Amino acid sequence: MSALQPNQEAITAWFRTQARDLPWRNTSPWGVMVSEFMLQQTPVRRVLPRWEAWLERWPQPADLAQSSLAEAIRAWENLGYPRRAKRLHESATIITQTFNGQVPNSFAELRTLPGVGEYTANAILAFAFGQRSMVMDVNIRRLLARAWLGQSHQSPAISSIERALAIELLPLGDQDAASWAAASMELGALVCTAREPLCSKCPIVNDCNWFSQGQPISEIPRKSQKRYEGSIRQERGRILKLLRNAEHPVKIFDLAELAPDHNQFETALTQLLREGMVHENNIGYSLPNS
DNA sequence: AAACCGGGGGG
DNA sequence: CCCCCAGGTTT
Repeated sequence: MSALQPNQEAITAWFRTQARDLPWRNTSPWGVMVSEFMLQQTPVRRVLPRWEAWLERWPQPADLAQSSLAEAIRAWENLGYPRRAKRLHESATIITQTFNGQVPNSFAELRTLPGVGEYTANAILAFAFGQRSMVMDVNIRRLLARAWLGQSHQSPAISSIERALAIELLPLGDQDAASWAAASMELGALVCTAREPLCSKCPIVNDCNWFSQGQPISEIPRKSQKRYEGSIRQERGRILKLLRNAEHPVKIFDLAELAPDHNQFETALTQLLREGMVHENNIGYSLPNS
């Protein structure tokens, strides 16, 4: 049995008529960068209003760099993973101080920014600068695994086979490659969804190796899902106790003493900000080693 | 490469 | 309760 070869042109043609009108598809490099930070592990629908507000308030990296971290965390609202707000704020500062206020347009420079990994760097290159780059998000992985490889699930890490396939499918021209990234991602997000894919609406249903084999279900790799609510409650208690017992208004939280675990501290602090139990004038805090 | 991190919403 | 979301960082 020879494997089917899904038609990439059918996907880009589908994209031209069915793509969502997302605001970060026609914006500045900074707008793209903000969207990519917000979209890390967060659905498009929930990002949209916060992205609009963020770009209106901080149209350029230097604008965000001039605001406090506390304001950035507050504007993040309930997007989740508040560490991303901190990383975005730090990145804006680095861009302002080191890159003349402009989002860098090379992979190596982008990777120096906190919160920019392989995916985000390539996504910024493709979507902000129209460069040919291998963009592999969860949607594209799923589409390639199903349609090209006939597999229902992927291993936790990107395999060499997936990587080679993604590179092989990348069109040669810069703009064509960037368009392919957007189109394949959109098809994965709207049609080739994780649960209940809409195969009847798929432009490559007849070329899909997974569909043609009857959508076989392979073993699902389970990711550990540990919970740390208890630790977060503990951090909340420490923060509130410090505020309550302070003889003077607390201006600096020294994380080195207050919070051995930065992530849980940030989570707890974000909760308290949202609940109005901590006010931004009181939360300038310093970080050790960063 | 594998382990760790651990927000929020939908089904 | 389990699963998913346009991942990143650390070891």
